[in-house]
Amino acid sequence: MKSDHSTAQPVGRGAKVLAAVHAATLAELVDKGYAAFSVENVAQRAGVHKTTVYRRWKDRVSLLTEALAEHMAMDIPVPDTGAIETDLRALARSLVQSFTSPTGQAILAAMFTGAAHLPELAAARRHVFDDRLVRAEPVVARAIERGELAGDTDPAELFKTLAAPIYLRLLITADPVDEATADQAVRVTLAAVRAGALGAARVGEPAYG
Amino acid sequence: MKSDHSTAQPVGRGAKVLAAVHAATLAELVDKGYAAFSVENVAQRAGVHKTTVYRRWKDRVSLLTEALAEHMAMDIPVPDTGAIETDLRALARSLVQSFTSPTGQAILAAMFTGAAHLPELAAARRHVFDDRLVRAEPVVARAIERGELAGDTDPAELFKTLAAPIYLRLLITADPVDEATADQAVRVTLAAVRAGALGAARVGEPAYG
Amino acid sequence: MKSDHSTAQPVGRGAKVLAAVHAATLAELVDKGYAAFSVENVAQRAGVHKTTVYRRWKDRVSLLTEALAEHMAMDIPVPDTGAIETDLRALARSLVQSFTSPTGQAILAAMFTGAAHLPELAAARRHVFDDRLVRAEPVVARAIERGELAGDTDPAELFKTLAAPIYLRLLITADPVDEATADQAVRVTLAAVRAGALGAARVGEPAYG
Amino acid sequence: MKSDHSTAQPVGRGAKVLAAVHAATLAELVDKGYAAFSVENVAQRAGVHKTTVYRRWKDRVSLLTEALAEHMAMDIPVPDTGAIETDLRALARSLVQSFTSPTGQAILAAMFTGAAHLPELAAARRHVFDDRLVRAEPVVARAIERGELAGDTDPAELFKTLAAPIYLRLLITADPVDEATADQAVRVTLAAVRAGALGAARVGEPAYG
DNA sequence: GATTAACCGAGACGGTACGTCGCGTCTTTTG
DNA sequence: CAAAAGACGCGACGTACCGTCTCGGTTAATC
Repeated sequence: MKSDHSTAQPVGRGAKVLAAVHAATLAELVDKGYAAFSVENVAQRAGVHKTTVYRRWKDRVSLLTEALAEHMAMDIPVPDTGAIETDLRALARSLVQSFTSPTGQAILAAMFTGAAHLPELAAARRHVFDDRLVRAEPVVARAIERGELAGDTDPAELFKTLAAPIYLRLLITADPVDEATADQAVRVTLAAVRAGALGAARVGEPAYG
Repeated sequence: MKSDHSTAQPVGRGAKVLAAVHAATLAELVDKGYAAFSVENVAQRAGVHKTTVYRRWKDRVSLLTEALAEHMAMDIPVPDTGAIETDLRALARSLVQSFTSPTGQAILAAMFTGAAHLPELAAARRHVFDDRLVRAEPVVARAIERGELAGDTDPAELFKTLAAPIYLRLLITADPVDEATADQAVRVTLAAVRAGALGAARVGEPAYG
Repeated sequence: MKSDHSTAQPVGRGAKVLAAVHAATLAELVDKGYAAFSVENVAQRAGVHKTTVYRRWKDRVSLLTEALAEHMAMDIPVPDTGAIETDLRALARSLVQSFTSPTGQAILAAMFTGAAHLPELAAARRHVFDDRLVRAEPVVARAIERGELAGDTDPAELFKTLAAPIYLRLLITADPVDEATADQAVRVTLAAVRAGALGAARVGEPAYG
Repeated sequence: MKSDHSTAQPVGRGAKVLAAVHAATLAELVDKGYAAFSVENVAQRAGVHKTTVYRRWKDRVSLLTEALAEHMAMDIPVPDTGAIETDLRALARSLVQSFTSPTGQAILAAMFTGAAHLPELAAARRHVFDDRLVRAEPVVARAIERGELAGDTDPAELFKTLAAPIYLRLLITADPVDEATADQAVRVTLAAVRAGALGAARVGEPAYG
């Protein structure tokens, strides 16, 4: 058998190039913003020639999405504090944190800027969100086991309720987003789940207060 | 026939041009999407020359934001059904409706696409949201008068809680957004407000379940 | 009626641009040679932007051929000295002259370099030659009238016989090409025509000494 | 097994590579023309990697010229029919033939295309011509011996006179080139030589018809 | 009712970035 | 040690759209 180096790491200095370009992509995004994002700038910052970038990424879009996706695929710890409230607080604050750093801001902006219509970026957005959602599921499961939440609580619905106000502020109202925002989201979510508004059965039914 | 342009402030045939270009801008956005949005295309669709567009709008951004803002400034009725739940339902459903039409979709996309960093567009986004928020205030006021809600209920917070899950689905999860989504948002919001989570005093404090 | 300025001269500074680019094209050709011929260099030398060149010429080939053709379309005087020999000598020497200047050399090189397969250039080559051929016809006609040449002398054949050895030296043997070359060509041509080898009737027949 | 490469100068399997690449070079030239001539294409056609080609030829130009030169160095028979006219006819027809085959056409084109300024190619061109010229000399010598031509006939001048009209048609007028063309060239050449226009002494003097 | 000023149509232009192609170099792996 | 494999720097290509700039020609309000 020949070898599988063609699929694994791009043989030679390829790996180095790849990393440099990814880093440069994010750096450019943070420094100059999406508007001034050009392949040539990225290439230059990465100490690499333009055509080399185009050899690996067919598009500026590909370059962008790949770098963003790769950056977002960082480890988010699944909290396990023993109580649903503190667990949710940890989740919400972690979400807040990931978008309040300058880098986070830039990423967020790029994620939506020049992007709504780009299927790849939309997919990346969804993927990142789903990733977080999956990590939230065990938190809900444990809370149910502990008897803190009703057995029919829908974890996805719960997490969306938790995340929604944070994204709203980030993307639309441009209110400051900090720990207080996270805590308020927790308060609302807990109220809703305790009122049975996040039970799997109820979701989709008309609301009878 | 040249007829009655007697009411138009913009001197000559200006008004006609302005309207045609605005319409063409939105139409292009809906038909081709933001990606293929170019001044020349808009001009051509409006039956007007490119330079004429540049004479009135300094930028493609200006063109875009102005058209979007103008389009969003439509009348949203303030519901008054006599009960907070049905009022909120009306508000939520109206919000859903305004983004589910093809035009609404395009507008929404354009609002975020190529835009996160553009101050003008960001302002437009905020403005549109604030507009809806303002319309929601009397609804809350009436509910307080009726004794349905606590006197310290924060109308802004309430409306954000109502709107957040809808925007989340529109912008991030790409879940289908329909009346059920609106109703679920109402359920959560009511649960939160009844639990006192939307009281002006509490917001910003730590959450004690 | 509107006006026909759209087809005539390129309205504004167009004419100036055109001339500048033509000149720059030839200058680049002469200075740097065909190998280093690039649209960008031409544009820069013409004090014009690259895209402006591409607006008027679809191709570097078009640019090249047009400039060459335009340059070759210069006036070549039709000699009328009263005797066929001196007329032919004038023709031959004029041919020699047009390719011995540095510019002429560059033109000639460009005409063949990167060109054999380009239909436009091939056509240009033929055209230039035909142009000279046409100018030679009256010379032959007058010689026939004077009784110097036989009535059936084929002017085209005669001119080709005259020009052939010059081109051979220019393009293949790279022998020096000067007035002596021209004179020798005349000598051969006269010998041939006097021997009846350039009679329209004979051409195409087998040669019987 | 490395086997018997004892006769080959190019160390290992080099000879095989060399032949394959030469063949591929010409084939590419004939099939696709000079325009589409790229080192990679040639390499691929030769079943060899690009770098292998660059190991042996420093340049695409080297590759080209070498292949062309090698191909042109084929044996052209020296005619000896016993009469100058038929000998010249043989020479001329052989010249015509070598450029009327598809391969000949491609070679000719490549010889001039992208080449006029390349010293190597120019040298190759001259060499090929000189080669033919040398072969023509004995023909003239024998004719002088037989008393058919004057003793001072310049063989080089004679051959150039013979070849010139053929090249003219091939390279410039694009007239069809066939046996009639060859025969006409013979007729002119004979007329010239018999009129003493190709005598070594006269060449360079003014022509006194 | 002619004049005049504002506006529009037409289109070339300088400029930035795009994505592509081919050249010739280099490094790493394989036989 | 040569060949296979393929990434890379490099330079030019030709394209698209941006926003600017005359230049005429119309249109409308004004004297």
